[in-house]
Amino acid sequence: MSPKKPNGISTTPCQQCPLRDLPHFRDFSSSELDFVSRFKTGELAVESGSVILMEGSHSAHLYTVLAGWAFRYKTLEDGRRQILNYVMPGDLVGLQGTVMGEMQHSVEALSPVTLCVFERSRLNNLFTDHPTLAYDLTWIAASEERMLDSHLLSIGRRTALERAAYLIAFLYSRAKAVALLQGEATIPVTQQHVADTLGLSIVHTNKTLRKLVDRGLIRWTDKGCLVLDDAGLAQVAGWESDGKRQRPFI
Amino acid sequence: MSPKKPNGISTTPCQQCPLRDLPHFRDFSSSELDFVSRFKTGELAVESGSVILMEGSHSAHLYTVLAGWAFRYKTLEDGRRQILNYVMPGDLVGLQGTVMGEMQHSVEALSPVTLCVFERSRLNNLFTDHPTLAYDLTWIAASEERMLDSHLLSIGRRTALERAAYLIAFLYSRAKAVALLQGEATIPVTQQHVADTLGLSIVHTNKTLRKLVDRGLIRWTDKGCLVLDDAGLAQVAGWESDGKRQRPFI
DNA sequence: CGAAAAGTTGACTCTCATCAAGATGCGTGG
DNA sequence: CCACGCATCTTGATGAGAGTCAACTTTTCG
Repeated sequence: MSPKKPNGISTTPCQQCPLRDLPHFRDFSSSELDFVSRFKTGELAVESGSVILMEGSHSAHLYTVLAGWAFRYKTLEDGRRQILNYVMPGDLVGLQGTVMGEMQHSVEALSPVTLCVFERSRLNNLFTDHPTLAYDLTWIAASEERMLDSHLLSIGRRTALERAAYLIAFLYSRAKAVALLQGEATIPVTQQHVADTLGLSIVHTNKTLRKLVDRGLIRWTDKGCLVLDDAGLAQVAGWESDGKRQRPFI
Repeated sequence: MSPKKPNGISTTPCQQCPLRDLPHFRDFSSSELDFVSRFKTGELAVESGSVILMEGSHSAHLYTVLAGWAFRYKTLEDGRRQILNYVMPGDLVGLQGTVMGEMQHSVEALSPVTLCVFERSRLNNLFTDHPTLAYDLTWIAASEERMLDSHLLSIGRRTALERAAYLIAFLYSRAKAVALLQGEATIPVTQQHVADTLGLSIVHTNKTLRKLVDRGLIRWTDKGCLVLDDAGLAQVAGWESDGKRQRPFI
């Protein structure tokens, strides 16, 4: 059972964080764990579809995703939307607002999401007292940059079919690493999300996804996308797997 | 005069780094300056067109650009190339290889480039002994991420004309901040570079740039692109300036 | 002087956006 | 329980935007 805080919100103690059991994440020293558990001031639970962070907002907290799916996006004045990346358990959210003052993108939940809330003011302590965690922060930022590089390559230079296959293979691979796709679980996106990620119209996205369905690589259900043949997707996408190194998280 | 090291390469002492005079960069404490100047082990001068870092390489050094233009890019097996971002004085190069083991992109010089070379093994000292510099590293990584977010929005959702205007306005704005565009200096890119940045073919890029030329916003010379009307470009691009906060650099 | 690199332009083709119409499933309120 | 609206997915028709091919000019450089 999760203990209750005075405010009535149940929280998971970092010592019992379920993510730590995953081989995907590196182990913490007890002093690191101790610091993080004091760094964490609470949990935030949001439902599917709610906006976690808003472009232009200042008072951004710093979060780590404990459970659920979300995505980062930007919009132009006339409403055109571009999804930048997807957020999964272990990912940091709001770092930009914390270190650069203002969020330049929004974050929205794709499923019910639980977030660990960190005290922004204590971020300095992290840098002064825990250089290994500070290094992890840099690692995480570099990793996010690597993903964005891949997406840029995809949108800029891949065909629509390659792009779609790449995106789904990417989401599948990441989700599996954090045990988000147990059993018959689907990737919880609509075709509108896919379109806004790939830079295509919904209509064309629909026709492109249909080709992947017809080839038996995926199935589209009312709850999202089910991957049937990840190797086949990877082949269409021209995907190069990037090994299974352990990653840090905070 | 620059002093000569035993190996005969002339180097700029960090204490006299010309970049520090620019209002764009934050001031260092003397202890920070002291550390950085010991962190720096030399300088590397490369000529226009040479590859500074190669995708897949391991033994990446860590560099800061002291002078010149470069760009980061990725390629697919069949040769399709996507330029991810441009690198200017003050920018860090090779962080990815340093913290994540292997470069996932290449870097190529657009002009003669001078780089400060840092000792990778001493990066740990930076984190343990200079938390303010570690914070700067995170800041720089977050800033790079912010630029990539903008480029994704651009490539994914802007029209060809908007994209081209946005790119040039972006380069112009960044270059001015580091005093790279004194006098009649041009942005040293070919239309091939622009095409590979925008995700368009050269032919279509040529026709798109021509429209910007016809509107009197830019001029194309044999040395690159000359900006005539940055406000006009910004308007076509739907550009929102992001203020003039000072940035750190190492 | 010849070759290579960069820019230019027109013709043709194909990808993709837009418009339009319908189908399906779901939640809410009567 | 049904009717209605809403969100999502689907499909076809049409046209605009972007890629490809090809020929030519200009400049650079050995």
